[in-house]
Amino acid sequence: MSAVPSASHNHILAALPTAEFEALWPCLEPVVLPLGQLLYAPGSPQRYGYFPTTAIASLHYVMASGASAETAGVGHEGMVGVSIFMGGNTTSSSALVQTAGHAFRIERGALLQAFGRPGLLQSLLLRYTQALMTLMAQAAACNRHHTVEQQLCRWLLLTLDRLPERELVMTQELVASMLGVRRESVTDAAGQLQTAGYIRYRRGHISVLSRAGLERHACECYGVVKAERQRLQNDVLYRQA
Amino acid sequence: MSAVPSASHNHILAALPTAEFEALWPCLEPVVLPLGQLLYAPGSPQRYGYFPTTAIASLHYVMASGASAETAGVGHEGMVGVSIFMGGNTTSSSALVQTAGHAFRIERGALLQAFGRPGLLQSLLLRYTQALMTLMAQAAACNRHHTVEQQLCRWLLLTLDRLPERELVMTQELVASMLGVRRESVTDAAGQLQTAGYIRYRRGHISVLSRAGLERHACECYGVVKAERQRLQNDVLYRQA
DNA sequence: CCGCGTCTGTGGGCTGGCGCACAGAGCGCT
DNA sequence: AGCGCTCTGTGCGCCAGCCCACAGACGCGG
Repeated sequence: MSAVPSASHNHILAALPTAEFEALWPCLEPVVLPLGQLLYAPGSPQRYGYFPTTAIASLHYVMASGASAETAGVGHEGMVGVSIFMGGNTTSSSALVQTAGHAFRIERGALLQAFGRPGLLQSLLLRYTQALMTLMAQAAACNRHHTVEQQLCRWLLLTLDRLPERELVMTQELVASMLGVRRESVTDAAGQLQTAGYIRYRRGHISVLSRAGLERHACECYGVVKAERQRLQNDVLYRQA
Repeated sequence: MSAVPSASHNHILAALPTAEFEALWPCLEPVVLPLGQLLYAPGSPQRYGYFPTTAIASLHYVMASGASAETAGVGHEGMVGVSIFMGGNTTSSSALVQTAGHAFRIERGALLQAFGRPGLLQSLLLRYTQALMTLMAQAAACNRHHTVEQQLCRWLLLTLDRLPERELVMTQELVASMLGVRRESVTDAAGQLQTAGYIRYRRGHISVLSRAGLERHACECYGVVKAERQRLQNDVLYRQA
C-alpha cells in the first residue's frame, strides 16, 4: 500500500477523455483508506466523493436497532458519494471501508461543478448510479430469498473480483456485519466451505482455494452482478471510443 | 377512474415552472393503467416513462427461480422508468401496476431530450432517483430484519398514503407477491391485524380501520420512508420558489 | 338462485437463522 | 517464552417462515 496507484485504476476516471481528465485532475487528491473507516455517516452532509483504486467500500443501511445490511459494494469500477450530484445532500446509508487501500477524493463543490459541465463524466456517473440501483434491488431480493451460505459465497467472489490477491483480510465478525447476519452464522457457513476445501480461514485472513467451488455454491446473484459490471464496463469503453 | 386527473397530481410535473411544463406537455399522453399491467419487463428496452397521478406502480426484482421482491413503489410523487435518462437502456427490475389508475406517459426520446435541456426537470428527476435509491436500500435491510407482519403494516400504510380512499383492492395472493412472501404468511399476518381490529378483509378488498394501530405495528421503515418523501416534497417546493 | 372458480383460513412437519453462553485457539506484544 | 486479548468453534433451545394439502367461503355469471 506504499506507492499511490494511478488514477487510471479507477474505471470511471480511466474512461474520461484526456481534456476532461486534465480538468478534473487538480481536484483529485490521493488518500489512503484504512480498514473500517467511515466515509459517510447516515444523514450527515457529504464533503467528499471517492473514486477507489485499490480500496473497497461498502454501503450500509443501518436501522434504529443497530441491525444493518449491506446494500452495495463499491470498488475501482465506481464511486462513493453519488448523492452529492444526485441532490438531496445526504444519504440514509453509511459508507465504510471494507478493504483498506487507495482512492482519489474530490471535494463536493468540485464534483458538482465537474458534473455540471457537459461532457462524458456526467453520463458516466449517471450510468454508474444506475448500476448501483441494480445492485441495491438485487440485494433486497437476495436478502429475502437466499441462504447465508449462498450469500457468503457471492460476497467472497465479488470482493475477490476487485482484489489482486486471492486472500482477503477480514474477520468473521466483520463479514457478518456486512451481510447483516450473526457472527455464528458466518462461522457455520465458512466452516462448510472450509470442509469442502473451497476456502481456508485463519484469524482474520480468508484464502480462496477454489473459485469454481464458490461459484457453484453462490446464488445466481453473483452471476447477475458480474454481468452487470461487465455491461457497465462495455458501455464505458464504447463511449470512450 | 373516468375523468383524467390533471397532470398537476404528479408532484414532479406540478413542480415544473410554467415554461418548462408547457414545453413538456405536448409529449405527455394520458393513459389508464389497469391492475397488474406490466410496464417494464426486466432486460427489455423501455419505450416510455410514466408519471403516475392516481395509479401506483411497483418495482420488482425477479429471480431465476421465479421468486421476487418489491424494491420500491412509485406513486404520484415520482416517475417510473428512471433508467431511461440514467443510461444503460434496461433495468433488471420489472415494473407492474399495483393499483389501477391514471398516469401520463412520455416517449423515451422525448424524455431524454427534456432531461438534456437545462432546467428544473433534470434536477427534479435526479433528486427523485436519489430518493428511489433510499427506498431500495431500505427494502434490502427491511427484508432481512423485519417480520412479515411488520412489513405488511408498512406496505399497507405506504399504499394508503397514496390513495384517496381507505380501502385498497388487492388479493392476499397479490400482496404476498409484492412482499415476496407466501400467501399463507400474509393470511396469517392479516388475520392478526384483523383480530386486533386494525383492518377488515373481504375477498380482494382491504379496509383500514385504524391507521394508528398499523403504525404501531409497522417497522421503523414506514416512518423513515414517509420522512424521506416529505423531504423530497420540501425540496421540490423550495426549488420551485 | 344455484354452481363453480377463485380467494381465504387452517393444520402439521421442517428448516434456517437467531439468541445466549462458553470453551479453545491463534496472534501480537512485552 | 509467556500473557492476554480477540477471534473462532460449538452446543443448546426457540421461533418465524417455508412447503404441502385441504376445507370452507364468498361472489359472480348464467
